[in-house]
Amino acid sequence: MSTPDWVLHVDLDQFIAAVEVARHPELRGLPVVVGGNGDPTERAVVATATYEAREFGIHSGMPLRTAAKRCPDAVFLPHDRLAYEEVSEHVMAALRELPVVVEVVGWDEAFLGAHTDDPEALAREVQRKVHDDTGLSCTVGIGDNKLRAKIATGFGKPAGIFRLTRANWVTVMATRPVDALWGIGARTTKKLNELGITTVTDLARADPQDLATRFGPNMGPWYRNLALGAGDTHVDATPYVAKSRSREVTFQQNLTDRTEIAAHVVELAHRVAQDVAAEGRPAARIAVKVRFAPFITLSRSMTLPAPTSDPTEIERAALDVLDRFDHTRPIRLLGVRAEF
DNA sequence: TCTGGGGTCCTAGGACCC
DNA sequence: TCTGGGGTCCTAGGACCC
Repeated sequence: MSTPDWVLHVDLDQFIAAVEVARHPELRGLPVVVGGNGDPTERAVVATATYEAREFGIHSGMPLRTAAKRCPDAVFLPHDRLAYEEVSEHVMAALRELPVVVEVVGWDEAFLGAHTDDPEALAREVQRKVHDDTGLSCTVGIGDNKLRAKIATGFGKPAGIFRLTRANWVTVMATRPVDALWGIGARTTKKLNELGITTVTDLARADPQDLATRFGPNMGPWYRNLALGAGDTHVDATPYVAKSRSREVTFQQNLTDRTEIAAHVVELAHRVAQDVAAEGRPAARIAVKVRFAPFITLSRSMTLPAPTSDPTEIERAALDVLDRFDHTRPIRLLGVRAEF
């Protein structure tokens, strides 16, 4: 659409856990943790926890073993990707029935571009539509661009509506830490803090040239723009086209046997080749990722002589790239990626 | 707290060519 | 023999997001 009057950001509340509770109603109100194979003794992390589980300090990304220590009585469920994809499709279809442009951002998130005088009324309509069609609850952020709409959602959680625009940006954001900005994570926060920049206001007042020197010609000035609340207003319904497809696996016990390692790479390469075939366009580049013990992650890659979808050629390339690593430590993760 | 899996984009150095 | 500057591709790694 042409530039919309408003950008809405829709985020399903505790999406994965909500899907699980919907199909296991007896779990409603209990601390539920979804991740890995549902076995809290395995090497895996929390994908989503219900609000009841979060009361115990459990959050996404936490090792399941840690979650089990914090709340031994929590219900642990396996991660069921296909089920979530199916529900996600249902939610996005519901959103597309509204008078908005829908840009899907992930399983549980979308930006909506809208022309309206009353964005709050539209947000309530979004929540009602999603709930009626899927039984799920969502939060809606209202903004004058994507950045503000996305950040607004965080203030509306759970199940609320929050508006963040140029009019209240400074009031709401000025004294917050820099990692309140979408795009600034733990690493960049630490580096900014070392420069004496801790709040959004500090970052807004920083010299773009200094930031460019420290963070690069694009990223430096971009961080400052985030602090000013600047962002993209274009909402695009064009279907997502992947730039790469990858498969990776973390082993419950580290691998040392070269034959076994090669066999896993072959298996991953074949799964990637299937994904490539499903895309209907050939891979141009193959990369292998190796995580050595204790947690040293390296990658190597090669451009193929010519783009291909042939599983044999993809396997050959992956094995060639695997040979370029120094195999001096046990391996805890292997991955294969194809780039288009 | 012994740290998943699937993605995207940016940076920077070297190769190579004109 | 010594030397420019620009452009593009390849590769590895870092950071971030869901």
